[in-house]
Amino acid sequence: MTSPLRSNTRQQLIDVSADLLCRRGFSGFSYQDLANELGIRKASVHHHFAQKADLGLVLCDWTEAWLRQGFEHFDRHGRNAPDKLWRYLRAAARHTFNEHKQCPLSVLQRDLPALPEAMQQRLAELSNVELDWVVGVFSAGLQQGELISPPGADARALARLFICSCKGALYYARLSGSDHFEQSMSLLLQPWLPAHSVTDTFPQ
Amino acid sequence: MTSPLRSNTRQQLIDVSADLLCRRGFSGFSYQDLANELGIRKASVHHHFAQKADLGLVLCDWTEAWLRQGFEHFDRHGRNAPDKLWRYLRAAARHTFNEHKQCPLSVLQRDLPALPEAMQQRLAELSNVELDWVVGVFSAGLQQGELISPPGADARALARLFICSCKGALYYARLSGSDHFEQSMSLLLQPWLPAHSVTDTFPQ
DNA sequence: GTCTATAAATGGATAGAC
DNA sequence: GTCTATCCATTTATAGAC
Repeated sequence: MTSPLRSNTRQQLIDVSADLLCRRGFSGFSYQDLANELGIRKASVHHHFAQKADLGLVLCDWTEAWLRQGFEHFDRHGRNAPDKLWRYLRAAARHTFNEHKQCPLSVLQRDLPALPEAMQQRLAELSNVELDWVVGVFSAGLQQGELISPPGADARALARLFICSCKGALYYARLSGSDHFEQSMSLLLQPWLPAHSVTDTFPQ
Repeated sequence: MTSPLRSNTRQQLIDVSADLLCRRGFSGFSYQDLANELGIRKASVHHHFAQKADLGLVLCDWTEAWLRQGFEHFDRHGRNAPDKLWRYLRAAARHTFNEHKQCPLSVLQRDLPALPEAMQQRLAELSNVELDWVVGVFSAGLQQGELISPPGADARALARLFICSCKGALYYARLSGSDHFEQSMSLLLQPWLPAHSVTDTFPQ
């Protein structure tokens, strides 16, 4: 019968495919890869996820949980807005340079045009989960005076630049190295930090 | 006999595949696509480029020429450093939003891990062509006082942040729209521009 | 240079037995 | 839930005729 955990194999398939998603992208792994990893046959993978798009939607859910868990962690431990942003950046750097993975959301965003329609729609929601969190951090930070805004810019515009620069720097770092990532992000944030708190290093 | 132009078909293959590269990436088109486009057969494509990696290397050459041509144009028409950077950004925006293409270099950098070894090495050289030009613009601009540097930053660091933020913003714009690209880039450059020249719009 | 024909591999997917 | 067997489509690539 169907176990209350919806079977161990199903969960293992999600875990393995989430890992491969972060390493190779959604079209970068096949049912054959999953089958090999678990020591079963392709047909058995189809039993759990009839179409690859079905698996893809579950991976979107997995990604949303992964994101929310990270943001909760940064909120709980970050002392102020800049600290929360540094934690976000350090987590991204660790994930990329130590574990040789990419953020699953960035991977899905990168593969966007090649994804099944249903996943593309889901991805728009996921992107907003990330954007909303960063906007919230900037809003609070500006209000508290922990961040300063250039003339004419609002929290949402700052958040968007922060996010896309971070993603761009991470993928450019595959060419130019991890210390350049830290340097770029410090340089990006510097104009928005109060003068007394500016450091030219990547806070650990 | 082999014509002095190395045959018209060969050149057409390069043109078509360069276009497809910018739209779909290197693994996003097949020899079948090229054959269909030219009204010939797959085997005839193989006659001109035995392996796809052979075509890939020629596309790297094409990309280098495309880059250098753009940079020469910006150098010839740009009045000063900020103007050259704006021209670079406007060209990228036009290419992306009007022609629905991506910069071939960015595409290759994005596909990096999936590329044949020989292309990966060539790509490192190509990336430096771009970086060196942007570094040159920043160096000259800082020296002329057309750009101002935050404490502790040099031309190379500024150039790297500029490049990767631009690439990140372009790919994020598929989700958030083209006006956000302009806003993000204005916001990025603002702290480096002398106070009198700051505009909060994307100069046309 | 171009063609037909074919190979060899891979990826997604289904039918039906156990 | 897992298996074998099979199908269909695609992609890269080669042999050899014209």
